[in-house]
Amino acid sequence: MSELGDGTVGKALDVLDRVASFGRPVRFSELLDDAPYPKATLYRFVQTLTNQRMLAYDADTCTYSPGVRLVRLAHSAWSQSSLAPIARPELERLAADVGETVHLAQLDHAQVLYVDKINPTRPVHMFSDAGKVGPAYCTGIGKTILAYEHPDRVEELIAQQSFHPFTPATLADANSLRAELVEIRAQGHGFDREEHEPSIICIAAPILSRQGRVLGAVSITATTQRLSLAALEKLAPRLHEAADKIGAAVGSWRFPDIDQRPNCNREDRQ
Amino acid sequence: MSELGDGTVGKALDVLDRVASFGRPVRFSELLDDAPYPKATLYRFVQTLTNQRMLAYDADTCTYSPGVRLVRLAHSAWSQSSLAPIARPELERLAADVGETVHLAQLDHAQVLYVDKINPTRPVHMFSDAGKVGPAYCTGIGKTILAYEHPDRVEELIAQQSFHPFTPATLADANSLRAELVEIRAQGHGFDREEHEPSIICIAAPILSRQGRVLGAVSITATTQRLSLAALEKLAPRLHEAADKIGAAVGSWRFPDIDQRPNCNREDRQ
DNA sequence: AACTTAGTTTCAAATATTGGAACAAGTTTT
DNA sequence: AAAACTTGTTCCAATATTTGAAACTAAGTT
Repeated sequence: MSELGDGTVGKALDVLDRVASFGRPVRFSELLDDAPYPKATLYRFVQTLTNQRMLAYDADTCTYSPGVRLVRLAHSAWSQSSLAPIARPELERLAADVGETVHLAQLDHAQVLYVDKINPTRPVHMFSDAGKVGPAYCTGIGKTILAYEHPDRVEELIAQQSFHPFTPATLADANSLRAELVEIRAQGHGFDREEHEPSIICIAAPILSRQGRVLGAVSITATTQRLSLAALEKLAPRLHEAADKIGAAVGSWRFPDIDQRPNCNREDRQ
Repeated sequence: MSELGDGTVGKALDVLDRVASFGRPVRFSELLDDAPYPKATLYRFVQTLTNQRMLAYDADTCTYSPGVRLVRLAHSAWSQSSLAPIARPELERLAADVGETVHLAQLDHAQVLYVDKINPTRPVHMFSDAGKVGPAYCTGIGKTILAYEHPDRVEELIAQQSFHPFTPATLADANSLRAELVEIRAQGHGFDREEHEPSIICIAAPILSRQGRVLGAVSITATTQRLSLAALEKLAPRLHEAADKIGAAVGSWRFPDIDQRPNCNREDRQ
């Protein structure tokens, strides 16, 4: 899951990921079954993480779950992010204009990470929506981001897709995906044709930085009962306007009072 | 900030906290100024955390900020929490009934951590609201939680308060706070009398588990322009009803399919 | 051209991590 | 009622990792 080889810290964070990905409070022994660590080692990690409030221990059920400290840290992460907070006003305008649900997502570790969602009718469910991850190969946002990723990275990312067939429309293999990415580049936006969930469709446009790097994507989601793909496509100009504005805003925006003295030698960092 | 003495992992998480608490992207050298680590050591931590996507590095500005992986982990933490997701439906009913903003918070490290917020009029701003922290000694929620904390812990927690005078009404010292806690216990709920921000007032009630442990608190917030403290007090019965229902729901609710075989020897864990 | 500042790498010494094995405490089986 | 499990916790010597002073690189400044 997480890049190992970062010493103790990397391993501890791997354990944290494992607990989180259980999706429910987990017992020590369950963790021990899948984790590649000896008992005593895993035990110490879990203790340390619990001490640090990165995990919470429930004495009644003898289970661990991700701790509240993460919620606090995520607040910082979200509000300091160079995409989500800047995009928000534009997303609100877009959602109000088109009257449909709007998502903002970026790529995280070959998966789509939803960082914001505006639903013009229902109130938003905070953490239950933002922070969600989804597959890249069968969502409009995911495919669109892939289409604009640097060619060198795309193959790496494709190799990490599972191609699980969620619906009959799900792309089945790397080649179908590659073909679709070409098409998305040609028309400038991607669709989800009920590839992840039946009756859920969407149109997504990339958010590009000034240098042409893809930062994420915005999408308009609808159900087949409400709208057709053709109807979604009619919203494309408005969607692109929003995506482009966000790209421009991100490019021109810098946190105030930062020493603007680029001095970093070695910019060949990942 | 974070309990040290948890070896390398503890130190790395301390560095993460430091980056997060800057509230803006931060340069390596700024970090070096306040952190108690030698250059090379700090450098390696920052590298490791960046590799692990717990930090994000912006090559243009040479700055670090908390990484997206945290947003993902926080989503797990929130939805697996034993309080926030269970409380949500009741909070929605409460907010609809009273027509004012409702908060849910718990204690984290002697501070108040807001884990949910419902605003019946305006749409909620996801991560910009949840995950926020505030002082315990000058918020309605904070004081109310303190009032119901275990006596042994209260003094510890009081010792960690800063007593910064945000407004003329802010409690000035530990003794005023102790007196107020007695009063809160007597009447069953606490108030914020513009102690944190001018013209912001609130009433808060504790959420108690079956065993009588305080899990967090719910509050109804208003401005002095809209409501008086007396008007807020009239909402107390409805507020208590909500808090009690949440307490009961938390107590009776268990994640499905967990081995219900309490076996943990040594329950003297923290 | 010398000086300063910011960031990066090196390497031997110091220290923390590792994990097999033993232990404790409760649960089920014989 | 003893034996055998299961789950969780502790010990400790071998080992691998972290540590941090100092040297180095590269860019900006005087």
